[in-house]
Amino acid sequence: MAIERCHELVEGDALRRDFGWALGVVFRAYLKAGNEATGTLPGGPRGHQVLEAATRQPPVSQSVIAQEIGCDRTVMTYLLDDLEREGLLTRRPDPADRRSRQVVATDKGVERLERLRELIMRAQDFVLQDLDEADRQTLRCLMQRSALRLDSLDPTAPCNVVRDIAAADQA
Amino acid sequence: MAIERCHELVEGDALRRDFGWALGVVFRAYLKAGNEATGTLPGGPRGHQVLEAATRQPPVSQSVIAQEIGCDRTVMTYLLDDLEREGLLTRRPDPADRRSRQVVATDKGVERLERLRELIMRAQDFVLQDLDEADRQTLRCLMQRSALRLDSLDPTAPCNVVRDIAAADQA
DNA sequence: CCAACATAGTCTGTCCAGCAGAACATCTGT
DNA sequence: ACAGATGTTCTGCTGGACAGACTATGTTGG
Repeated sequence: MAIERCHELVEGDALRRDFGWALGVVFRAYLKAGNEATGTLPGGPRGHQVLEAATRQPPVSQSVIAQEIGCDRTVMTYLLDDLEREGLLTRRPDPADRRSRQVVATDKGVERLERLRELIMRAQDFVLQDLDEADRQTLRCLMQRSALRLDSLDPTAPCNVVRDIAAADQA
Repeated sequence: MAIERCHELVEGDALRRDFGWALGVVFRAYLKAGNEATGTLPGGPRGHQVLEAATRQPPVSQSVIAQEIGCDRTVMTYLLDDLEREGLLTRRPDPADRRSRQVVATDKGVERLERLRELIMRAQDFVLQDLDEADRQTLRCLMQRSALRLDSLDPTAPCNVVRDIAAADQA
């Protein structure tokens, strides 16, 4: 029960103190555990996220889902093909804009999703296995806040991380 | 100054409450900002991590670096080719095991690394822009703890996330 | 109304990276 | 000495990101 939060990085060398390194390790572990957890689901953890998006009301279009889960629209085409072939969701024309297709989970998809959530939860617990429940909650919340903020930014705009420093980066 | 920690996810739909979703959004934002920040560095943020690993004492082998930063050993081959061609590091045979090559940063590589750290820091601040400094520290620390734990696991072993539930996953 | 432009989805091709497998050099244990 | 394990490199294969083209449809300005 580590009630007090830890606020500094102590262990390890320069690499292990890098936030980007930690992010990569945790992300890859999530992909690995998520792929185990989702089993035969087309797209693995990504397929799960599509299925979550397909339960939204009102229904959302393919391009909205692609943007939300951060994948390319050309990949979304065949990912939805696979999920539709399994009968987990359907594409139907948006009555208000016939260019667009609404992605809607079928009953079978919703049922599968309920079982998937349990399995995905286990994958996430695997990733956060070194934290107690309070720390997991804190981490989940801080990550969600960061993600919500980033999600609201224009995905086509540059991050402008370099700015004035860029000029000094000649070598 | 959000002194009190937040412990529950409140905003958004099912997708936005998913930890895997948040992880993906933050990771992709880090890659995007990191690629901007590292500019012409071969491998982008990944090249930076290799360079960090190349400053370790005692020197480490290619396969150790590949395992630490989570990339394939075959990719490491040409990634090191690129970094070596830029004169940022060298490969030299390990005197204790001539199969193995020690990866060592050159003076030029160390100098480049010092400028890179500043830029990478900015990329990380971009990713965590919605958090104040205390929350960033907390998040960095919790991620590092999770990553250190995952890093110590056998990378070839399955996560065993499914176990008994697997049998019930027929559909 | 119509022409110009924008947008949603699909398809093609390219590039990068993960993965499997093989080849080769070298090390280790018997 | 010999068999097996390990480190590096190379060759295919595959999945996904990205750019570009194309079609169908929607939107806007003349």
